[in-house]
Amino acid sequence: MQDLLSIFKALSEETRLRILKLLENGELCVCDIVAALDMVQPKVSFHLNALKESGFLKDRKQGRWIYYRLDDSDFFRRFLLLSVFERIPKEAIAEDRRRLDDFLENKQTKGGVVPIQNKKRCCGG
Amino acid sequence: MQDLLSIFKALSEETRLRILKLLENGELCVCDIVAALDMVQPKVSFHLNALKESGFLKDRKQGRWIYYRLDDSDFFRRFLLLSVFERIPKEAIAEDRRRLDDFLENKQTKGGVVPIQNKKRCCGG
DNA sequence: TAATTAGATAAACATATTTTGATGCATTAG
DNA sequence: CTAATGCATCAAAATATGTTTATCTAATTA
Repeated sequence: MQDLLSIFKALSEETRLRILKLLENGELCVCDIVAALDMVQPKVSFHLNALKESGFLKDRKQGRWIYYRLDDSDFFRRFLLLSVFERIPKEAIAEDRRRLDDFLENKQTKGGVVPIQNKKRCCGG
Repeated sequence: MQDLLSIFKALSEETRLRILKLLENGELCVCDIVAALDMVQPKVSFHLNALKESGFLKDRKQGRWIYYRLDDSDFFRRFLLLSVFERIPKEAIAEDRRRLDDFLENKQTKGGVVPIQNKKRCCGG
């Protein structure tokens, strides 16, 4: 019963659904998600941890980044995720997507003609 | 998104899962559920209302009783209910069941040789 | 009609969850 | 080696949820 409860609790928070929806297209590091959601990092980490603890996410460390991705090892959770994705319309997270794309694009530019004020940006410079 | 959230919120509380599981076998009035869960009535009403608001339950009034039953009009919710029932083992709510059966049995005895101290019992005497 | 009963609801209280701000620890870049 | 970066974690504050106690209404029965 506790396992079931933790599954539903994980899915009963808007920020967490937005994170899951962002990860629908593939793994992202914490700073990507922070940029996409436009939230402070500890807040995002808190929700990432909740999703991980309840078996919806896996993570992997690479260099100084930690990448999170959907954990599809459990059938029921996978089904729930599909249901969630299906029921969250694209428009609902259009802003998140846009901020993410902006951010990822800047990442590309690393080492290029990055203006000084960008040299301090995470994942960039 | 809010609709989806309210669905998962409804399912992320133990008392509510117990109520749903009790209703798996058919409708019950509030006092039945109060007896089964051995909780105070306003608490049970609070959770019944949450389940109703999120589309998992329907109610109907009959005399001075209000009967609650599962609302199977929505496919997704119905699927979730099946998943929940499947994942909550019988033993997990054995006590609830026992108290319910005791209570329903006493109801039968209404008007019979009910001892004086039972005449005030709800649904009974 | 008066007393009883089923159940909703509201206010006060208690607990749980989320958010923030600060700090610490790796890892990497300079 | 020293700075900076990415991220976890912790304590405090803020918010949301659940619980209790008291009260109210409608229906019912004596």
